[in-house]
Amino acid sequence: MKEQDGLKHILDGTAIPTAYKIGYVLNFFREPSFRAIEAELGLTRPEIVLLIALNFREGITAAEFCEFSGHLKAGVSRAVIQLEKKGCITRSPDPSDNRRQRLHLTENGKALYESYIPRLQLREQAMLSCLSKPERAQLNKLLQKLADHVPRWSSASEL
Amino acid sequence: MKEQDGLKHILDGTAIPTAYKIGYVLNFFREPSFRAIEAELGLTRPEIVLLIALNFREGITAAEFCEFSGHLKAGVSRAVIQLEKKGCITRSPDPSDNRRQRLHLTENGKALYESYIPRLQLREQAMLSCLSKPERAQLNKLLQKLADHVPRWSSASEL
DNA sequence: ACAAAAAAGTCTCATATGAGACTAAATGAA
DNA sequence: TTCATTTAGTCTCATATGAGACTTTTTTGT
Repeated sequence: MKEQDGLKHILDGTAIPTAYKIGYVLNFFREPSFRAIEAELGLTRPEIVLLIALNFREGITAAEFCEFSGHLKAGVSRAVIQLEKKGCITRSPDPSDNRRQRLHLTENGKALYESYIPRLQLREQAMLSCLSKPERAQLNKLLQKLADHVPRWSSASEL
Repeated sequence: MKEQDGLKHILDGTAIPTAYKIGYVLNFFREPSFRAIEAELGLTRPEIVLLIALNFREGITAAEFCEFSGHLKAGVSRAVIQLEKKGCITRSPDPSDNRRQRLHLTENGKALYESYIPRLQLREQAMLSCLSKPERAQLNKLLQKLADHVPRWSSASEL
C-alpha cells in the first residue's frame, strides 16, 4: 500500500503543484457532472456552459461567450446551432454589427437550465463542505484574483 | 460596452460561483497548454498527465493513475499503449496481481517530460504572479483541503 | 478612398474521448 | 470449495472537440 499512499502525495509532488491541484479538483467535480448531463440531457460542454452564461446575461454574442469562458469558437458555434435547433435559444442580429448575433434564452432553455443547475449547486456545496465559511470566502477571493488576472497571462504563451 | 462588462461579472454571477471560477481559470490555463503540447509533441491529455505522474512516482499502475487523476480507464489504457509504442514507458507485470501492470518511465520518456514541464512551470508562475507569497500558500492549503476531501463527495453523485 | 487585415460565425475533416463490451484474474460470499 | 461478483486492462463504435478553411462584414492602415 506504500505506492498507493505515495501517489496520494502527488498533489504536492509535481512541478506544477497549484495547477495540478486545481486540475485534480476539477477533474472530479466538473468532468463527471458534465458527462452525466450529457448522458441525461444530451448537452455538450459548450451547451451546458452557454446556458449558464445566458441565464446570467441575456443577449450576449457567441464571441463574447468565447472570450469570457475560454471555449473555442467552433464548439460554441455548434452549441449555438444545436441549442437553437432544440428550441433553447433564439438568435437576433446585432444592430451595431452585422457579423454578430445576439443570443436569447427561451422558456424551454430556462427550463433545461433549471433541470441541471440545482444539482450542480448541491454538488458544489458538497465539494466545499470541508471548508469553513471564512475559508470559502478566502478561496473565492483568491480565485477571483486569479480570474481577473487571466487576460494578463493567458495570451502571453500557451505553453 | 455594458454587456461586455456585464459578462465580466459572470464569475460571481452564476449559481455555482466557486466551481465556475475554478473552471474558468483552468480553461485558460490547462486547455491552451495541453492543446499546444498536443500540437507540438503529439501527446494526448492522459499521456501528458501520466508522464507527470510517473515522474513523481515510478512503477504505478494504470488503475492507480485513474484513481488519483480522475482520468477514465479507456483513455489511460490508450495513453499507456501509445507511450510504450513511442518508447516513453515500459510495462512489467505486478508480482502480486497478474491483472496489473507496473509502468516505468524510460530515458526517452523523461526527456519528453522535461521538454514541456519547465514551460508549464513558467506558465503556472505567470498565473500565480498576481498573488502574494502568503496568498499562494493560502490557496495551496485550501486546494489541498478540497483535494483531500474529493473521495468524500466525488462518488456521492455525479450530478 | 482603397486595400489589407481582422473579426464573426459556419463548415469539413481529423482526432481525441467516452460508453460499453470483452477476457482474464482476483476477491468475496455462500 | 465453488460460484458470483468485482477488478484490470484492451478493444470497438459513436460522438465530442479542435484545426483550419471559408464567406461576409468591419476595422485599420496607407
